[in-house]
Amino acid sequence: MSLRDRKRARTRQALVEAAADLFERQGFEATTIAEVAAAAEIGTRTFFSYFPAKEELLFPESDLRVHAAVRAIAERGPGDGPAEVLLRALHTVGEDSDDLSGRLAALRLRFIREVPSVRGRALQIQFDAQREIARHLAAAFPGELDEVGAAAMTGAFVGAVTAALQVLLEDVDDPGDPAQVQAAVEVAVDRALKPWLTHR
Amino acid sequence: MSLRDRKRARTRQALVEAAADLFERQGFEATTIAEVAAAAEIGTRTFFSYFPAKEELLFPESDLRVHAAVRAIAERGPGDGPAEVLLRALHTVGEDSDDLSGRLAALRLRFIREVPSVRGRALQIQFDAQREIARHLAAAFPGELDEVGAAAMTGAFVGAVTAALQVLLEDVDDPGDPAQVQAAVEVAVDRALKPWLTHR
DNA sequence: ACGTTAACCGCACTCAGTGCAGATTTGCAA
DNA sequence: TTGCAAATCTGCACTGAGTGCGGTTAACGT
Repeated sequence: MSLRDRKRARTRQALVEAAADLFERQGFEATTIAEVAAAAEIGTRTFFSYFPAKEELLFPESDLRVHAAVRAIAERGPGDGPAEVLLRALHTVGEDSDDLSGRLAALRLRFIREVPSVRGRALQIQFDAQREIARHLAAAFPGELDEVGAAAMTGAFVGAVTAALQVLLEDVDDPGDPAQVQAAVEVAVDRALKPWLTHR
Repeated sequence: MSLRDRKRARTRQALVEAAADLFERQGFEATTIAEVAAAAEIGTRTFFSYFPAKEELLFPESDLRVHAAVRAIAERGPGDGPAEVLLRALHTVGEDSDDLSGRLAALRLRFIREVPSVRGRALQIQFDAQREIARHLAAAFPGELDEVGAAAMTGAFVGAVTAALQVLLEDVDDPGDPAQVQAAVEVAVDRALKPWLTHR
């Protein structure tokens, strides 16, 4: 890894951290890109060579989780069916916990509820991730699943969990509390996937 | 309905039609709000008292379809279970065919694929609609389904169909052809919901 | 006919995001 | 070490979305 790359990664990280600070303090819309750039000590114009839009500051490394899911599919056991593999793959998605990613996750959740453009971006990322996972799932079960079947199955799983989670999060009093959120996720997965687990 | 309201409705319609023309000719991003407003003979500033954002021009009356689905739930037969009701409700969603709504639907599909902000908005609208439908479904089966269960079920249906449809539409050569799109929708519904129909 | 209310619309403004061009830094090879 | 090419940084000028304000016009109820 060259000096250039390391420096670039450091600046990128600085941008995310600076943004997290400012977003926590002022909210998303009230924070301008110029402020974030200034806090990370780069020019406003340069910001756009790191992130294409303000929303992306809330979703750095969103592909990491997709990769984890893809890896989980690749490492399936010989006796696993599509549903089991998919279930384990989606389980890996909800797992990371730096300090920063914890803060970011809380902010993300907050702004997904408050700011339409953030919600839109989040849904798009989820949708794309879903598609990618379905592609690999289809590839992993060539005889059993085609592209359409894999997509439908993945969409059903993700759609069920997401919708259940949305309802559960409406009743959480403090969305900043990781424990409550974590609990809601588990309940959502459990409730959403019960039909598959009991009936097959 | 007062004169005021009629005039307002006419202006709104004129905006949608003007936008459809311009979007068809120039694309979404290359068309400015000022152009749309001028074509509908209102001031640029006034546009924003009809639509809060440019994307909304592609989704006028998005609540009509939700209402249709809600009505379908309300008009369920005595022997229907949640899955049947939901299935019929979702079926009503894909049904309308003015001249204008046909043109608009084609444009919508095109820009959902081309323009990120439009895709984001579309997903948001779908998500909200889904939530609303789930609410009514839960209310229709008080003993059988709670809010979370209804949301999960609706999310699974909609997620499965949407994901399948996405894959099918990737292979359509002319997305402007209503017949091909219609066919893809039917295949998507069929393939996505097969698990429910066969196993229960 | 008249006062009230809502719609219209121009003006000035903020901010996101882009294109361009010049300066600076880094990587690599002679 | 030196020199050159490529990538990066950054200011400047610009477009376009969207908002707040204030004055004007048009429709409504009485």
